[in-house]
Amino acid sequence: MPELPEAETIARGLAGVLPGRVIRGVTVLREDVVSGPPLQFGAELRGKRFSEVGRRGKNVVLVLEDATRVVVNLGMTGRLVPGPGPGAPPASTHPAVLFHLEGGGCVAYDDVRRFGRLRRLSRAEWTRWSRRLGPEPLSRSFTGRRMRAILSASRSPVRSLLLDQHRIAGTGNIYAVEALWFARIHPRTPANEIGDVGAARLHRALRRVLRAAVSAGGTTLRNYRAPDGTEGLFRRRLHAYGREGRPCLRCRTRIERIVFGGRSAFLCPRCQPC
DNA sequence: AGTGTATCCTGCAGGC
DNA sequence: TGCCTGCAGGATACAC
Repeated sequence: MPELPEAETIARGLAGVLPGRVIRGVTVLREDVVSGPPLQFGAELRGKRFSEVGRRGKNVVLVLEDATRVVVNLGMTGRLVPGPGPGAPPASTHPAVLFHLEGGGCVAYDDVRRFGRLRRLSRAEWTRWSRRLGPEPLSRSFTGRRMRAILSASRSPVRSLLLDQHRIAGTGNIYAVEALWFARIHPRTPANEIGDVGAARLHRALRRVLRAAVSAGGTTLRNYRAPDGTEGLFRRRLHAYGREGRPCLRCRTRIERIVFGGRSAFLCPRCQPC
């Protein structure tokens, strides 16, 4: 998906638009992107007012005044695009759900591949749902010690561990690959063999990469756009992801692509030995 | 516990 | 131009 930096950018964009607005009605154009009966989804939201917009891991969280939430998992191609008219905003190419707002305008959930999911959660459901996710890597409480503890508890390849939202929330393939390049750790390294020094490097690298990507407004490879339509600029700053065959920016060795866990990883065989 | 595979979808790029 | 294959930011279920 959209990973943490993209979800953060979307949440920030909507935070300037949605709070205070009331949902006049909901149109579910693609039933497979909402969890539960589509009519019920709309009925439960009608007449409610947005209070804030946040993020948890890779999910955009629309908070309503009664403390219920719409949790938006963007899948691979999900977007949230605000627009003026009563129909889908012009920026929306594959509208799946429309939130019509009182006083005019709407917000569209748009998703080409429809891997995304929207779910409405009560306060209690939200608490339970959020507890199942791992810690926020950019939070103050995510310390080097915490990272070390998470790594030492698993012998799965570190790239797989970084993608597991139940252990650390928000990291996807791009930023996992980038962080491992900065930390000079091979993506296949068993997590519990990384050691204290490596764990400290990875902790710093992950936070550094995620922070920089948030500042750049995320990474646009194809579909991703901020709510205002702008592209994320972090693509230009990628050091390993998608750079197969091109020179390592540290040592000029050719970047390699390997596949495991069903997904590509990119690494410098010299900087990131097995 | 971990890993590999398939599945949900559409679009795009590259090879022929 | 068209057809085919492979690939894609994610998550889950299943068998082994």
